[in-house]
Amino acid sequence: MENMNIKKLAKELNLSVSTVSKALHDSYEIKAETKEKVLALAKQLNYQPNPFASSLRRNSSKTIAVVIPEIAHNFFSLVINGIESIAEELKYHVLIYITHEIPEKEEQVIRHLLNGRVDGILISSSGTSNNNAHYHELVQKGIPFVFFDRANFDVDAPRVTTDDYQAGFQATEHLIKSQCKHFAFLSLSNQMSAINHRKDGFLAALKQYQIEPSHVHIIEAGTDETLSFQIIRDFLQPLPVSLGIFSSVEKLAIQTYHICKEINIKIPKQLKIISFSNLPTAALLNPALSTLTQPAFSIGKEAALLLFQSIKNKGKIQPITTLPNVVLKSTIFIRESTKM
Amino acid sequence: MENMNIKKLAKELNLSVSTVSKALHDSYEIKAETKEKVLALAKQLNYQPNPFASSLRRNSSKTIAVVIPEIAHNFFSLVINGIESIAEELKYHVLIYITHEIPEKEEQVIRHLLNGRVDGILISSSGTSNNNAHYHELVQKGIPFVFFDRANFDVDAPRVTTDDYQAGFQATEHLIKSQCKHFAFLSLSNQMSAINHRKDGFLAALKQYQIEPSHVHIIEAGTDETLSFQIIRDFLQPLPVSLGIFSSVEKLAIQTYHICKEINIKIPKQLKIISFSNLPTAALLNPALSTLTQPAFSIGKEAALLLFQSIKNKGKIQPITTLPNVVLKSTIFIRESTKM
DNA sequence: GAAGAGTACGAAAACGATTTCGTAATTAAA
DNA sequence: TTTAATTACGAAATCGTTTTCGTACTCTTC
Repeated sequence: MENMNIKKLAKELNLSVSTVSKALHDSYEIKAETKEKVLALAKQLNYQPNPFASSLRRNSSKTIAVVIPEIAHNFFSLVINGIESIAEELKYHVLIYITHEIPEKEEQVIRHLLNGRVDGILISSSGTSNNNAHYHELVQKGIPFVFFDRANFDVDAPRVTTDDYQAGFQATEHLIKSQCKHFAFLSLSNQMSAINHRKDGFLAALKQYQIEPSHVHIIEAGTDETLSFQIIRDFLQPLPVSLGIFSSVEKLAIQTYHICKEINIKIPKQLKIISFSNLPTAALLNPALSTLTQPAFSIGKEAALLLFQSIKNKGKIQPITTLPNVVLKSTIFIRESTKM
Repeated sequence: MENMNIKKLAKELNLSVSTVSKALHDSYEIKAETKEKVLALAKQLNYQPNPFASSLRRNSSKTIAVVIPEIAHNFFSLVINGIESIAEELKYHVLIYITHEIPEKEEQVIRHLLNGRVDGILISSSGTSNNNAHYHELVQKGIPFVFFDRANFDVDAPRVTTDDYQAGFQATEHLIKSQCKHFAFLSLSNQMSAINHRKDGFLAALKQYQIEPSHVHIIEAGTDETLSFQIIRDFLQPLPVSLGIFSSVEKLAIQTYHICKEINIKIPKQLKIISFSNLPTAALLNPALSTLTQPAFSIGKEAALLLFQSIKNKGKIQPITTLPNVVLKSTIFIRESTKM
């Protein structure tokens, strides 16, 4: 009596396997009385259908994958929370894959998922813009997927992003109005959509306020921790006068704080900084960090909702409609780190 | 030609399905030449075995589950990173389930996983000590699982924890030597193993230094955010003189910081605080937070290693040995928040 | 040159569900 | 009363693998 299965259950009930299966799925073919008996014994014997047999036959896994660059990051953890809240409700399972910002790793994961292990995928891209073959293979295979935050705009897939351009513009305008004279944009790489939109907003604001181009600095710090520390440190020595930093990601802002502490640069006196961030401690930092905060939980929720929608519509003829493209608003929090 | 499968592959090769399967698994029964042909065509046609058919037949899923109370938490994200590093290496997949600190939710997840969806489970318990029936069902079903951080000590399963008692003792001793007169322990609940061990260390230190019992406060703040804010706020008004707080989890320390800011309590002058925490910004807070930091990544790694070991040994006769019980050391960082 | 061992493959069962199809028995319609 | 429809179930195919077993064929060995 190791494991319960539908065959033993049927035997116990003196019914055929097919009848039991139909009863468990509440089929109209089975009369109420029989259904009750089946349900009762199934519960009593603690019967749970084998998920693999079921997936094999039905060709659906009740599982989605989340592919993210990293997880030890407030933004992504919050997004996962949002995703999970929806998946849990729909009784879907959530597989996590971490690419560590390595495009090849992402390709490998995506290619693996072509085997049908999941019904859909949520992706925050680590890919470079010149490589999207793996996304197209997903399209070809008909596996639904949705981009969130970092999208690939050359691929026809739903997207959930934030108003990165506007937020970038707003943050930069704030720095300008705080009397900064030099402006730096801290970036991970120039291959990530969200970050590039932030940069575009940054540059647009500087242009509008006619900031001299020689006062504008784009720092690509990269994803390697040690290296990015060095790059930022080098940039800050010697320190440009009245420097205003707009950090496109939380991690680089934190590094900047560490460096300022180390080489004794006073924030906000000598250097002002504002950053995209979901840090719950932003207001408690020394000094409190001005942030642009994305609605991370909602991003996860919206992306999951879009994904489940396209899973449900799979195979059906789609009305020719524009691709879902949800854009959520970030919130700006002005704190001490950009005080005049 | 929708989907490639082994049958089509076999037909294409003029071989039987079984031969192809054996060739793909590098069986000794198949000669090298045939293997090469098979491998070549499989690669060319981009054949990937259906994971469900495979799991069904082999009765193994190449998947593990991670069951955690919450994810938007530095500690747990880092643990997941550690787990993933091992799983990825062994080509296992990782399912995430979040219980939101609700014991019933945990039971439900665990009971679901009895259906064989995963080969093993890593658990940081949200359960109360008086309810461990679901763990015993796992044992009965023979599904390997490992506890990390928060274990249930009434259940025979491997554990990976930290030296909570010692760390608690050490932290408290530090508060005592920093001239605190009143002492408070911030706890989520009295049902969580790790937290209770920390409390035991706390109490032991106070006893050893003969602190008057009336100067000792145990604050059970609970897991509800709004409620715990209120409980801590109430405790701090009026403020006990020379209060030293030992927070068993990061979240409560952050809340304490927020409250102190709000009602204008000066840290460390009026109140000293040390907390278990994996905050990357601990040193940047105002004031910098003294912490006990757990090796979260290693905890994840070790737990995963233990799990894969017991998955591998499953079914084999075990030598009668003591249960694996890895205890890792936390590191104490003394910073401004406990300065004299 | 007969027996035994080894090599290389194929047929078919098995994993545990779901689903299609067929069919007795009952009920309703003509 | 005959025919048609409905109800309630069962047999068997199916999903795509893996694995057991059987068997030709070649190669040794005495």
